[in-house]
Amino acid sequence: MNNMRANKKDEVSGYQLDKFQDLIARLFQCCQERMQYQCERFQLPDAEFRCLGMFGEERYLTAKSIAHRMNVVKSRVSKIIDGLLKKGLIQRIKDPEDSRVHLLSLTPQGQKKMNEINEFLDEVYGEVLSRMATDQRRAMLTNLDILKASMEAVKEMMV
Amino acid sequence: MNNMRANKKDEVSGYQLDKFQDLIARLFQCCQERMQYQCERFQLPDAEFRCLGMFGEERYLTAKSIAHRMNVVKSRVSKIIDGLLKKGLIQRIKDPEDSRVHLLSLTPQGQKKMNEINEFLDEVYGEVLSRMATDQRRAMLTNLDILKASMEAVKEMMV
DNA sequence: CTCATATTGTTCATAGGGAGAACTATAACA
DNA sequence: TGTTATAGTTCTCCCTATGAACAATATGAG
Repeated sequence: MNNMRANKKDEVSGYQLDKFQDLIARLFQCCQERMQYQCERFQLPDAEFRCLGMFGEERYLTAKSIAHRMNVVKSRVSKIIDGLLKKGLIQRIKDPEDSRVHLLSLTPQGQKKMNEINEFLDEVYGEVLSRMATDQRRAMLTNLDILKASMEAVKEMMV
Repeated sequence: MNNMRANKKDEVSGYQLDKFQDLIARLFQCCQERMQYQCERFQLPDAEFRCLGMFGEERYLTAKSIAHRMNVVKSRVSKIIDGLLKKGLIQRIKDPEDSRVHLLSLTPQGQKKMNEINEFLDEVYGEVLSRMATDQRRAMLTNLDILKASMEAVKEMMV
């Protein structure tokens, strides 16, 4: 009797659903506001900011690879790169093996800016985490990981 | 010896910090992609979509109140409302008590669209939650709530 | 070697997102 | 009856993003 729907997934209460939607919306809001704050603080438009951040992972990037990583079209990347070049944060050299491609890398000034940014990010995220007790923090991260997995799985369904 | 820094908050390991930053970035990404998917699916620009959603909470809205809720300047709201009016999703009447203000409300068509949207949202969020066991889900929501509180507290510091 | 094809990147047109200033119309108060 | 405040609209400007057309270089087939 009790498990007439036992073959279905565990049931989600309406309360949980509402609560969850609200939580996600608020977290999303926080992230967006932090982005905006960052952009103002470091005097960079959002796209240039995100682009700059990718040079931490690899020394040289090309327009094509940036387009791929940022999930935007190449013409968009042209403009972003323009902005960063004009600000003196990245530099461009020709690829010696293929003169169609430009290799992009941080200038010393860009490197310095990235260090400042990373310092700021560590500070902000660290502050968030430090507001929880050690055990709490560990539990939260574990649960967040589970949530991430679940959301990414559902994301795949929405194409 | 061990607690030389006992007066400081519990320490956050570098590993936790990296992990956390990555998790947040990915969750944020998921939310953004879902937004984009929604907009395409319901044939609405993002801003109009978000605006429409606010009519669930109150029957009548004004440009001013929308500007406040959406955290956007009133000229922007004018354009958003224009779009929704043109699509026949909302309607406008003069406030009988103050002829400067326009009262905005959903048309039947707009109501129908909102129902579809809410159905979709419940489905998506429900799917995410249903991928966890009941206990897991409860724990995750609790932890998410704690995270939200922490992030909102830190947000206040960034003004 | 040369011509067709593919790839990298730029420019331009178009459209949405958002801020701010100038302006209109209506209220409200002195 | 004038100020002064408030609600909206319009205009200009900038950022984000796409797609199409176009340049220059690479590459592979004949």
